[in-house]
Amino acid sequence: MPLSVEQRLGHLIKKVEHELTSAKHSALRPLKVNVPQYNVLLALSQESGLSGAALARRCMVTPQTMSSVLSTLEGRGLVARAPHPVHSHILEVELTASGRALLARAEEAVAGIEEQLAAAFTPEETKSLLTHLERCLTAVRQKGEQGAKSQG
Amino acid sequence: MPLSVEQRLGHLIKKVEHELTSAKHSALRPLKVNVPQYNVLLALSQESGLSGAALARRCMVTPQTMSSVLSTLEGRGLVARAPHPVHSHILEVELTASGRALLARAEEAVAGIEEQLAAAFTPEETKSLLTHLERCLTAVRQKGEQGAKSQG
DNA sequence: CAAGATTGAACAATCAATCTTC
DNA sequence: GAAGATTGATTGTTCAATCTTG
Repeated sequence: MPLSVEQRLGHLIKKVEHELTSAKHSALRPLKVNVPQYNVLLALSQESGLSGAALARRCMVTPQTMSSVLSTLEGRGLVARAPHPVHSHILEVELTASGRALLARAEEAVAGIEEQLAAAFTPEETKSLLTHLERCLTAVRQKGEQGAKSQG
Repeated sequence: MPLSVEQRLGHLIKKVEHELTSAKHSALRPLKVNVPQYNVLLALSQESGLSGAALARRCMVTPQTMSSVLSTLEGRGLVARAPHPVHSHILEVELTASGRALLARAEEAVAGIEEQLAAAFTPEETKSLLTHLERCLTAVRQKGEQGAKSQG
């Protein structure tokens, strides 16, 4: 039995994601950070002061998982948490100096992977790939909403 | 700080994979099978008699995880394991009648997601997307081999 | 009551290590 | 020794539930 188009598409997407994450995992190992931790540091460098819930959504993990990841990072002094000035039950997370320093080393370790991937495509091809992946997202989300309806 | 092309690409791939898996997870929940279990049943329907190690590689999990998944499936009577006729320490896994029946129901549950995804692209676009994803794989793998060298 | 944070129990996945077969 | 299967310990993730704030 041959694979259907979607099976092949879904399997390929999963495979790429898996290999990409594995490669990053190996590159980050010497720095004693795992991929979720790196993702958090990277997200905070792009937008500081995010809440745990916001980080969870951005990094595609549950709020509980993010809480655990943040505790680890805070314990290592890589991030700091402070109450939001208005909504005091929201904890804003920021990189510390050590966090920024470690992130710099981590980005250096991961840079090779990113470059290799970017170099595999012309700008036009990159644009095409991004557009198509966005469309995958839209398609799956529409389906997800349909499924959510019938559950209540 | 804006996202680099690769960050955007990697993040998007992860997001698609995540939403696709989530959608399947929801669709399969009523049947009491999770996505890894479904993947195993599907792989066995495409090629029967695979070993646990082969299934692990195909489903992108560790052999230990696959061993655990297979124990669960065997306990539910969905697969059966028998020693390879020549290499007796290799256990060949096959679908049982119940396994085939459950897989049929599972594929029905997941069909909508696959159709929605396939319908989002023309045949030419699908071909382009598949080609580009294959190239991602090649690029990341080449990088992975470089990294493996320096470790020994 | 909605949104965020966090705890503890249950589950899943991995690493390390062992055992077997060829 | 290489490849496969499996166990036990550890870690990571999730679910369920609770608490807090606006």
